[in-house]
Parts: sequence; C-alpha cells; structure tokens
Amino acid sequence: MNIEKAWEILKKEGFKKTDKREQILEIFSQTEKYITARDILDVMMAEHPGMSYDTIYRNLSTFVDLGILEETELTGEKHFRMQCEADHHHHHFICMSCGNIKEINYCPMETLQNAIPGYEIENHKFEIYGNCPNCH
Amino acid sequence: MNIEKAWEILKKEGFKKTDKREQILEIFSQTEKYITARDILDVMMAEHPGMSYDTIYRNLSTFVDLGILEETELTGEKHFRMQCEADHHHHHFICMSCGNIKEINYCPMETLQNAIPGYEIENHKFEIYGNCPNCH
DNA sequence: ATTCTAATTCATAATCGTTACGATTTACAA
DNA sequence: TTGTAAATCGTAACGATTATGAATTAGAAT
Repeated sequence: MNIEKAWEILKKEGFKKTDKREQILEIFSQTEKYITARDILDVMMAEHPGMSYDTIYRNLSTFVDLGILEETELTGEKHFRMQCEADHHHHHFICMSCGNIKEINYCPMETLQNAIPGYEIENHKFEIYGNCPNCH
Repeated sequence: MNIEKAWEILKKEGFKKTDKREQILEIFSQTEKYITARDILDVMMAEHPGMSYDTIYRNLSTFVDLGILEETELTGEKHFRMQCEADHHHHHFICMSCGNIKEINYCPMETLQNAIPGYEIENHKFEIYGNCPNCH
C-alpha cells in the first residue's frame, strides 16, 4: 500500500491529516521490513524531541484497525509493516538476517479445513522464518 | 509428558529436586490448556504466600529449554503447557472458549518446502484458533 | 551424620513495552 | 474567523518480565 491509498482510507473514515501521521506513513513506505513502535519513535524523536508515546501507539493501532498496516508479534514485541497490496489472502516468509519479507501465495487452511470436522476455525497464524537468497 | 519423565530430564541435566519445581510440574500435569506465569503464581501463592516471581519465571524458562514445556504467545502474553508426548512433529488447534487444545497431525511445511527455492527455512509458526466441538 | 558449596529461592526493585490521562494544541468545517 | 471535535503532548500508571543481592537449601563430599 502507498501513502496516497492510506490517506484515502483515513479521510473516508473521518481522520484528520496531521504531520505525525504523515511521517509515520512515510517511514513505513520506505521499508519492507516489520518494525516496532520503538523504531518509529527513534526516527521521529530525532526531528521532534517532544514526541509522545501516545501518538505513536494510538496511530499504529488505528492504522492496523483500518487495514493500512499489518501487525505481527515477533519475540513478544509487536511489529508492523505496510499492508500488502495483494488482494488475496497470503502469508509471509520473514528473513531472520535482513528482516525482509516475501509473500507466500499459499495458505494451509485450504487443506486443513476438512481434516478436523466439528472444529470451528476462526483464525490462524502461519509464518515462516529463515534466510532469504541474499542472506546465505 | 508426565512428571516422572520431567524429573528424569531435570536430574540428567543436574538440576535439583525442589518443592517449587514439583508443584509447578504438578499444575501443568493437571491441565491440557496453555496457561500463563500468572496462573501459576496465583495457584502457588495460595499455599506459599511468599512465592517469588523469580522462581516461577526462571523455572518456566528452564523447563522450556529442556523441552519439558511448550511455549506460545497468545495475545502478547507467554503461555505454557506440557510438551506433547507425540514423537512426531505436529501443530495445535486452540479453542478460544475453553482453552483446550487438539493436536493437528499435519504440517504445511511439507507442501511449502518446494514452493520457495533459494529460501532457507529455519523455523515456522502454525496455529489454528476457533471453537472446539464442545464450545458451540 | 556433619559439613560444605553451588544451586535455588526470596524479597524487592528495575526494566521494557504499552496504555491511560488531563491539559493543550490543531485541523477543518461552519 | 471562529468553534469544536480530534489529535497531540507531557507524564504517569500499568502489566509482564528480568535482574539483583541476601538468605536458604539440596545433595555431594568428608
């Protein structure tokens, strides 16, 4: 997702255009990796020494709710990245060296659905970790 | 895994037999569910008002390292349960209502391995959430 | 059995990531 | 230009976890 698309969504939902939001989106648009709230804070604190935790966390949460950001929990800490453009459901390979991700156009749930009759599946987590071609 | 097996491992690795460890193992042997460090604390505080956080967290970590407990992260908090007896690799369906788990004897990695040549897979996470037959 | 020592626990504080809050500022609609 | 709800700031509180130094204890050595 690009910044324009993000603002479209924000506007449509009645959120205001602020410098802080613009900068957060800017940061995400410049990386493919999953990054933390702290990562954002560190970058933004440099320009705006008076940044508030609240602003970061509140906006990250808003962006996730609106489908602008994806969220995952690597080692206990929340990590975020721009929502993929892909309109189909997919998963991610996450490189443990460089942090870049690759979309995996495969979902195991297709196969699994029939294997456990009586069980009502609501959600699933499927992530693959390792080293990408550039990192080994 | 049962308590005897756990002590075998602990003894073999040179860990001492203590009341606290015995009680922690006891608690895990009595449930199938994933439970938190706080859950353990609450139970043990009842009998031993002077319990220390350190004792719980240190031992949980030790048990995970030794393969006595399984660990997963549900909603940001670490959850633990006895390591499954199953000698084959497997995954879990986790009921969001009652907390019970069901072993899933299927791993998507078999299928995926060939789909991303050049990518070195080191690890993966696959968990399914929903409601079990008893809970809907 | 008694002693010794490293392992374990206790008691408590610090840390880390996150959430919450009233006061102040700001975007933007009227 | 003004009014108002939204957003931010500044700061504190929170929950889960880790860390620390002192006291206790399991189990080996004597």
